[in-house]
Amino acid sequence: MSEENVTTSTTQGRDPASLRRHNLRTLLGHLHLQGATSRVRLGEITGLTRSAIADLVAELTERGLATEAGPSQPQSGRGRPPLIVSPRDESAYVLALAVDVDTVRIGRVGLGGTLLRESATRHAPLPERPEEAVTVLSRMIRRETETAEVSPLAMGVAVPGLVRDGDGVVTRAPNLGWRELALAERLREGTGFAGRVVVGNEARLAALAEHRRGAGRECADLVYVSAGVGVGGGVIARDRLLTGNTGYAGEIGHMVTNPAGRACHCGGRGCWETEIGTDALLRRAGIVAPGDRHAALAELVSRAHGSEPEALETFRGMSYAVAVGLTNLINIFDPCRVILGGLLRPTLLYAGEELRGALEELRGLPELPVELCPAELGEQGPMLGAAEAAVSSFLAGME
Amino acid sequence: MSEENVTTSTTQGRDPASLRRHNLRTLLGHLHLQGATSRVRLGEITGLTRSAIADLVAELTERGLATEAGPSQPQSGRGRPPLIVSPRDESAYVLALAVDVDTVRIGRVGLGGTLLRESATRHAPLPERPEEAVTVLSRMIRRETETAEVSPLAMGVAVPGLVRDGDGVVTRAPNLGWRELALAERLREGTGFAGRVVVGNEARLAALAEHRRGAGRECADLVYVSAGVGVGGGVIARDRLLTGNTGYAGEIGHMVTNPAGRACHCGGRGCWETEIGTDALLRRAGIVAPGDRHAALAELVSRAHGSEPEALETFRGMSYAVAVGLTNLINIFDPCRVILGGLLRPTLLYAGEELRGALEELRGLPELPVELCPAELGEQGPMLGAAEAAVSSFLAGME
DNA sequence: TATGATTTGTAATAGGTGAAAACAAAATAG
DNA sequence: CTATTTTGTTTTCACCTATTACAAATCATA
Repeated sequence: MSEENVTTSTTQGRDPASLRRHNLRTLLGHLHLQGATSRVRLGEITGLTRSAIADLVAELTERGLATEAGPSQPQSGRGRPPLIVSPRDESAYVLALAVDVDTVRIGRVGLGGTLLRESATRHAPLPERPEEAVTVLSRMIRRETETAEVSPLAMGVAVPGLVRDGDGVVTRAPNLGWRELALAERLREGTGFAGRVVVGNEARLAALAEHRRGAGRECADLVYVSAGVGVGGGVIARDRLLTGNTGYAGEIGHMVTNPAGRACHCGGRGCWETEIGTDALLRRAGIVAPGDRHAALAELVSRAHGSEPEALETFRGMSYAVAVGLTNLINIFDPCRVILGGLLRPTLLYAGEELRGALEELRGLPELPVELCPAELGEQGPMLGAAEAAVSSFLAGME
Repeated sequence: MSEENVTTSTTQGRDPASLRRHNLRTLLGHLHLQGATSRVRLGEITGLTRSAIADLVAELTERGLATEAGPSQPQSGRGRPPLIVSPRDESAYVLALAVDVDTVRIGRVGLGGTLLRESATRHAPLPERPEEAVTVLSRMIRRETETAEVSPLAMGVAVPGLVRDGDGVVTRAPNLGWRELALAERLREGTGFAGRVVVGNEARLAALAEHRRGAGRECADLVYVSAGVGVGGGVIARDRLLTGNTGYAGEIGHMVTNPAGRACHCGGRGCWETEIGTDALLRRAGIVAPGDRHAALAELVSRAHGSEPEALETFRGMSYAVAVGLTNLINIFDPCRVILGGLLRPTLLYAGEELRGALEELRGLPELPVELCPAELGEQGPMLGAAEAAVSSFLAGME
């Protein structure tokens, strides 16, 4: 169908000036995603001539967003060695946060996606009152930016909860006890940061990160699913994160896969989350009321890693329930890849055969080969995704 | 999150020439979707100046794609009356086909979306052999184009089956007996038509049509679901039709909503289709082996329309199963509207209360108000969608 | 009826953007 | 050392839209 946008976004390009902005964005976006590239190669990719590239790259270097390295090291062809354009790291970076109940990750990620440093990870729970939590976060951010010479291009924050798209309001984050918290705005106030602040759901952002830097590279349509206590996910369609009307798209944990199943805390019954979440897994393992879910889980995984039959059987037992939900997602989205994170990573690794078998049994459209891949970024996913979202936001607003 | 595309599509605009093409497309796209618009208004929308608009509109009129009407009829303000730019109908149109087992709709749809004429509707089944069917279709198209003075801008075809995106190959259409049929290519050969030929799944195209011309106007994110013998659908995200990796996205009929349910012809079990399709409804009505499903269904609907308790009860009985699937779709996509077509239209009309009640019970996120709407375009949906896809394709390829 | 205000269309000029072409530079191959 | 290849630079040019000034067409008001 190849159904292109009819009302092509008005802001894209209409006058010569915005044309140039567009080309600058394209160039910098490419550098960010693909890394160092020769000028000529940039020309081939964008369709611009060498002279145009030279001019645009000059502006990028002048602004401190890119550098041109002399002929790098080896040499393949025989002509004049090219100038290599690279995104700048140290001086052009974004600040990324991943907030969770007992951990806050904060890091600087440079253009190009390199994690410059992941500094403070707290292991004390955040204050319960949202205002205090915001104060703590703001302080962490200020401490991080003080040590840097230049301020970040933008900021990204990953949150375990529902985030409204556009204004960065956290509608609800049960684990943190937040409701209707205008996080982006509060952080801007608390830190005095003038650039863009982007807030997003952690699973959606992890999906974005896997797409750009992890198991989903070179794959325009993918589904990312991560199971933990809850089940979250994100969908990339045509290289873009699906947000839905209000930014809540991707709440796949509450997809009903078994109407005869258990009651879910959301009020529903038989949500996927109740079938494949941490509790479901521990139940299968015979652990009904664990003292420390996290530890019990870690032990289960390590036992499976040691090939203990019982542990393996636990994961195998869950594969069918996982496959039911995946079948739905595959039928709905037709992705070229499904990336499994959290609990589903060990499930894929230790019960991959059963999982694939169940999928084949359930799926009605075997013509579509879908790859199942384990997530690559692990616990860093949400933070790296926040960084990616921040970079995108910066690019979109680039003058 | 507002995560914009990082590598902005290269083809968008890089040099002055493509900039102009882009502006022409924007203008014509607006005219197509919004209808007649004054020059000044066009300027406000696109951000272009009056002189630029004048120049661009002149090119559009010269090419026969738009007309400028003198001051229309009334007059509101007090300044000089504006020139109104309108998309041309008669001379700028696309050809749209909707192929089905026993009916082929063919029509001309002008720019602006007006159905100029819906000429031939056959009621004899298409030949079983694909090649013969293609021949029949080609003949119908030629007959339609012969009578016209100018040839269409593009062609669109809706098909009840899986269509691969990009090349217009029908991967499989069980009802028609087609497999791996390069329909777009065959029709181009069979008719000698030089423009673009777009082929798409009927439900996806109906979704597109509802989005642009029906119950989904002004709604950037919507889900369209249509139940018949099978259950099809389409999703619009950010004003664009979701296609997935190969164009199969939207196969929501085979979403498993009841793992303990009936076997589906697709090989799975408990697919939504087996729960809410025609057969399921007739089963509920106590009609197990109908002689004519179509007639039995029509009667059921008309009895419900006449408020016969039994018929109403039949639709009410189905509402829960419908709600289960809708809940999933809503959680996954966060649409602002869900449009119900086919069987689901009467279900909404005659059992709306039960349906909404079940949704409220099942959904875990009552914060999100989602509208349920009946489809507006009815049986014409697929054909009108094919026309819209054809127009989009033409615009995308406009020189 | 005449005049000014308001809105819209038109024409001429200007500024900015990337393309094209010619040339210079830096490497390799022989 | 020369020819070839590849890349960077410079200049010229074509194109697109903005800007500006002005003309046309209507309404409001005196």
